[in-house]
Amino acid sequence: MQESLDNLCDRLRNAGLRPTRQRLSLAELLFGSGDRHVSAEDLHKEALAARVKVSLATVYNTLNQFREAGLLREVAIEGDRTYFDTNTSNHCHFYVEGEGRLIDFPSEGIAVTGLPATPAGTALAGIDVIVRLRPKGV
Amino acid sequence: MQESLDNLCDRLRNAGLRPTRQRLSLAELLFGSGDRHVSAEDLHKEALAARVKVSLATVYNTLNQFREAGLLREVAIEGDRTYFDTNTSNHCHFYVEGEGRLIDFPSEGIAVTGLPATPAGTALAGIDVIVRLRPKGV
DNA sequence: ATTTGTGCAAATCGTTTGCATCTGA
DNA sequence: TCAGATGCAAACGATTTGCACAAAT
Repeated sequence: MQESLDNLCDRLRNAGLRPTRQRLSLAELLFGSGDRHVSAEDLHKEALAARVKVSLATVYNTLNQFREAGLLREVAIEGDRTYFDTNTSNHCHFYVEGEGRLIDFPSEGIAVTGLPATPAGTALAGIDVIVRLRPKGV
Repeated sequence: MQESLDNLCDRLRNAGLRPTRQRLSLAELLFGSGDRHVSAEDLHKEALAARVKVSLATVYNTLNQFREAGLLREVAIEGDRTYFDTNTSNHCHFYVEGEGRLIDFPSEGIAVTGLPATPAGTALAGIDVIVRLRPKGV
């Protein structure tokens, strides 16, 4: 699902964000190669490795702006770091306890049944399924 | 599901934790009245309100010890605070985006189907379902 | 008596913010 | 030109930790 720079430009513009050098570079890293989930620090390291000059603060700001714009979603995982996911639709993660490791898995075929109605005054925004795993033999 | 002090004492002992005044009081608050989920600060305030003398640091330490002992579970929710749940079995939460509000709901009747096999070297520890909600009309 | 827990304050760490400088439209 | 972005460093808030004191076995 490779995206052209022009495409990314439009996506940013549609989100009301100026397509600056930094934002485009980060968007390219994020959306250039399939679904991914990253922490701010991950992305910052990646950007530096790709010779993109960005400060960590800008990475944080950009991730938050992308999230507000609906381009990213925060992953519901406990732990000290915040992870962002480029897949904004409902989906699922394996979470390896003790290691803090997070593994995507495709949500096709997953169904959750028997859910109660949403409380008054709220609308369904999405459903996350976290499959917690324990390393074997520990 | 009221528990006696003796019961709590035994639970702590079985977990390898000395039943100290503070731990017993916190355990009483946590397990004394059905399933609940609290943050460290919540519990600290509650303890103070109940005239239990504990420091916030001890509340943190105690919650972590309880978690390690399997008496509590950390709730998989994004956000700045960590929540602990006295219900250590699989279950579900409503999470109201924007408000950070967390609502338990009973997991009876909930089923998740179509899950892939667990990755090699890991065993299933549990499944969390987070139903994300958006305040209506926002 | 010895080992383990507690309180306090200082240290940590991820994340956010204020402000001066730069850049895209 | 000029609103909006960026970088840096300082600020922040939740959580952890080091150490002297207190309590449990």
